[in-house]
Amino acid sequence: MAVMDRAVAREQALDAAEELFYGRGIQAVGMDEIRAASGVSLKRLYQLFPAKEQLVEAYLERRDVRWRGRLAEFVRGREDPEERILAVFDWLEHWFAEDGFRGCAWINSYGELGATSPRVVAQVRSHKRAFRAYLADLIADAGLPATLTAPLFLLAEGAMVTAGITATTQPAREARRAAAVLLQSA
Amino acid sequence: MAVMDRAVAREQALDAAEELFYGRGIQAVGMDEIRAASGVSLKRLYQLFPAKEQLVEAYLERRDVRWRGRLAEFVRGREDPEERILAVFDWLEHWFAEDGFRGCAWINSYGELGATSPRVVAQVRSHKRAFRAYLADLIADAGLPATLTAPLFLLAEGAMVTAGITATTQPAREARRAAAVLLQSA
DNA sequence: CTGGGCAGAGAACGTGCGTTCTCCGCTGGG
DNA sequence: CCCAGCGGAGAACGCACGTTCTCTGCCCAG
Repeated sequence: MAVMDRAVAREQALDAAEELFYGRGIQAVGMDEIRAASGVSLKRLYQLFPAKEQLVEAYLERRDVRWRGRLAEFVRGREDPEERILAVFDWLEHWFAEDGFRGCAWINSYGELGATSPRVVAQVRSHKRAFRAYLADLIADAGLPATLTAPLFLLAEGAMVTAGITATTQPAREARRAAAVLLQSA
Repeated sequence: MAVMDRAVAREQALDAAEELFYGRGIQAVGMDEIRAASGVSLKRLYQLFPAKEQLVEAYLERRDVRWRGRLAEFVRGREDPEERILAVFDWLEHWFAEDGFRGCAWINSYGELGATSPRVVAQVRSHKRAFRAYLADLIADAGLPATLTAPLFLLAEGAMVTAGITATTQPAREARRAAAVLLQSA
């Protein structure tokens, strides 16, 4: 681990943080464990992130970009604008089926730190706002009324939470079916 | 605090635990704080609950009974079976508007301890299963198809999560409207 | 009145962890 | 070849907290 570029160390730290924080919870993972998993020394870790809370913030921020990127990429594969909306739920199903899926990272973080960390709350709100805005765009692109945004968003959120708690993929299909009904009746 | 009946001490401990755990998170509250808030000595606390995890379990269990009781009581006030289903969402709105509302206690607990405490996970699953079953009963009583259960449940879960994160009551109304549309098209 | 045991207060213990510090080796410029 | 400084390893520090222990006083059976 000789000369390690600052940016590289940052990525490695965030890789380890993401895997551990998401998989086991934030408070359950110590900084030393992140050092061990990432190969980035404690000194360096604290140079990059002056406190654990900021590592958490960076973890959520980077995961947000990637998560929405993966979703958008999947959705782009569909042609029909209405199909694209439903594709969001198809993607949820893929996500729920992934190894190590343990619910929505932001909802979980909110449950864990919502009462004590304003920085975490800000990340969670910003992520959910972005996801909702993305849904709104898909709906607008399909020429559908904006009033569809809220129900589809709530269905997606409900599916994430329920998939996490029950450890099943079913909620994605249930939400998709309900979304299709709502699209019909619009 | 002279002679304190075991059952009374238990209730006082659970009262304090509920207020503190729900309001600030479970890991953020120490046993000593529960002692201070409840007036139940540490010794007694550990007689009643051999470990913190079991106090948490009891907190979730008692809250489940009360939460579903309050919901059912509210819903019983409506005559029409379909109105009763929508009343669930009206009740959610009341709940979201309460002082100190901070999202769904079970979703939050899952986010905080889902990865480390099987007892907590069991409580969360059992609560969500009971809530879903209650919805299913309302739907059956209205002579509506059982396939409505899943979407209404997901809407309610999405509303709880979103109301918690955004600290607004709006999601209850949005979910209600969507539920009404789904009832129409059934 | 007396003594034994229960209960509370709070100290004590052990551990885990966020954060900082110390020490040492390596590297690269003179 | 020499030395200044950066970086890593990991010890150290301080604190918080779950859990247990000790001490003291009170209540009540005899």
